[in-house]
Amino acid sequence: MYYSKLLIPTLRDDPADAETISHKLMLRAGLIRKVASGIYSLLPLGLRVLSKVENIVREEMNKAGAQEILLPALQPAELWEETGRWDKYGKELMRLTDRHDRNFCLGPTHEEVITDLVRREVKSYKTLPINFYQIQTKFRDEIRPRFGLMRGREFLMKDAYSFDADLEGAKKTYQAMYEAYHKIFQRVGLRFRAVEADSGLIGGSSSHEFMVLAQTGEDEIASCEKCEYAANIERAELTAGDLPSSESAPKMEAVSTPEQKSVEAVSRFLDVSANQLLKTLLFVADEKPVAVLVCGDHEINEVKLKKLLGAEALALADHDTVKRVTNGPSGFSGPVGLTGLEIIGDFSVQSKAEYVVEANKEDTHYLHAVPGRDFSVSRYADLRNAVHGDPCPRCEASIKIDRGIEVGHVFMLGTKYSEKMDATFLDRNGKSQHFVMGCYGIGVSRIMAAAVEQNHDERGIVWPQQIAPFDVEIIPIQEKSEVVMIAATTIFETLKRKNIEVLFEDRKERTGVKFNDADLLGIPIQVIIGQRNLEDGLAELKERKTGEKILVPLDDIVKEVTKRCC
RNA sequence: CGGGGUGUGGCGCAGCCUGGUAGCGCACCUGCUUUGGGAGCAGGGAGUCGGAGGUUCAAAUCCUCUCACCCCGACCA
Repeated sequence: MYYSKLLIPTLRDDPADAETISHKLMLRAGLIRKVASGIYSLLPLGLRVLSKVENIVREEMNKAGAQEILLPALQPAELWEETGRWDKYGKELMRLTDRHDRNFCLGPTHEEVITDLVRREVKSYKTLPINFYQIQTKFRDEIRPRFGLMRGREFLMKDAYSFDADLEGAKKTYQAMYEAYHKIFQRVGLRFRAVEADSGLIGGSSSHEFMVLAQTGEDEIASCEKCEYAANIERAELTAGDLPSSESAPKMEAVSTPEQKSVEAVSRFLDVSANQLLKTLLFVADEKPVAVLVCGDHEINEVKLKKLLGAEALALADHDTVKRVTNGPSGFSGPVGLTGLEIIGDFSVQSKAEYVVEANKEDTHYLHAVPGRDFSVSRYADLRNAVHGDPCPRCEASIKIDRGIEVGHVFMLGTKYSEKMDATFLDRNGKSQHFVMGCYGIGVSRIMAAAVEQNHDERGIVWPQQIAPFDVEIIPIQEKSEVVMIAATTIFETLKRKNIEVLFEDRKERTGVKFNDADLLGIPIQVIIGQRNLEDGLAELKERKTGEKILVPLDDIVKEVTKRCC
């Protein structure tokens, strides 16, 4: 392809409305342009990358025995009502009505549609297992779209749905998908990690997330420093700590802590560690208030809490509720004297004898508050996020925390959807059974962003070879020199004939501009043809990733490039 | 939705506090020179300052409302 014929609008400055590296670089390299918040157009170069990712995904899914289909993005409300998700999915579902006032949504995921298809068309165990996938645009009205393609409201996703006759079969399918995902992310060229995960809104019993390791990731991953254990921080199990020695603490006493609002401020003011403070958070779970206690240096994990309570809805209590329940202003809640609601403590709270707690009064704390003596705790449970140094749930070592970008997620759904939608087949005894399902997602467009996030330097993008928009960029330097252009064109044509994807930088720009744009675009190999080297029969080959430049005899340049591309 | 912030030629920004009719760099067009890491000179095109309303002789600038976008939190591929 000729550079001058492609729309590659590179930007010299960082765009004002981009913060993340991948977002900035994708805009600057002319891969994408914003249309509205979380909605982007893909320009020629961006689409080339996306297609490459798509094809890798497609090839591996096919190899794993899944069949490609295409389901509609526009879906009738009735199907969603069958599973109850028309109500449950909430505002994230893009809803619309047709001219007859019938309700529709733009699909954020396709369990309903595929289950409907399968229950109509698959009747016998003989057709099982069966696994369908599609690569399609999804719509989610995200609360806060951000970071360019990382979290859009419209994005490209590969979603697969498997149907098995029994749990055993479903587990095998799950395993096959798990392995296919490893291959996919390896081929795409990302450093990633599969971690245990919570299954969220989609539901189901077990699930793994595939995380691309990157500083800007929105997720936190807890992984063991010694063994193979790795889990989303939301999921990482923590066990009960040691019980404290039952030495008698001094009597509880109130102290004045004027203007000390944050945990840090109070711990500084009273000169106690944050760990010594007890945070009391009030939640409302399905209309019922609950108090939760965690140490000052820990964070509550709402997913765990929700699960423990078996609650459908869980939110922090609003100011009025706090006042009603604690008889004190919000922001000053403590466990002492709390009645009429359950008080649950995190396991770690158990391991210390006494705490500094809020007193349900402005500017006041209690010292030496002892659980069980000065306030009651109905039960202890695992309620917080793991932190660096927590014990690994599998071995003796401790946990470290990394950030990651979720690019894939596999779920064992079981019969959750097939039961609700009454999707059944006849087993070999002629008995009706519910399909055992699994579902498997990959954020195709997100992979693109994650790849940039993980592969860049101060000069621009450094594409992994497998998903680069082109394999090679040819940069002739004196475009007015006939010998230069002949040599460059010859190499260009020869490489094309070898099915290598080449971008020919034929713009009438200064050398510096060409070099800078080439580094920004991040095509893995640059072949630089200049008069000076040409006189010695040489061309220059630059590897974008390392910056290494070598001089190669003209006759060998095609061979050298081919070697590096394959 | 709560908190913080920004909207001025295509892009990045200044001007706003202390109202007086829009400026800088880059990009763009023409010509000449230049050409191994974002060129120089000369000439030129392009904005009514997110939108609406108000105050005023006069509004990018002050006031009110509104919209869009970005960042932090809850959601997720």
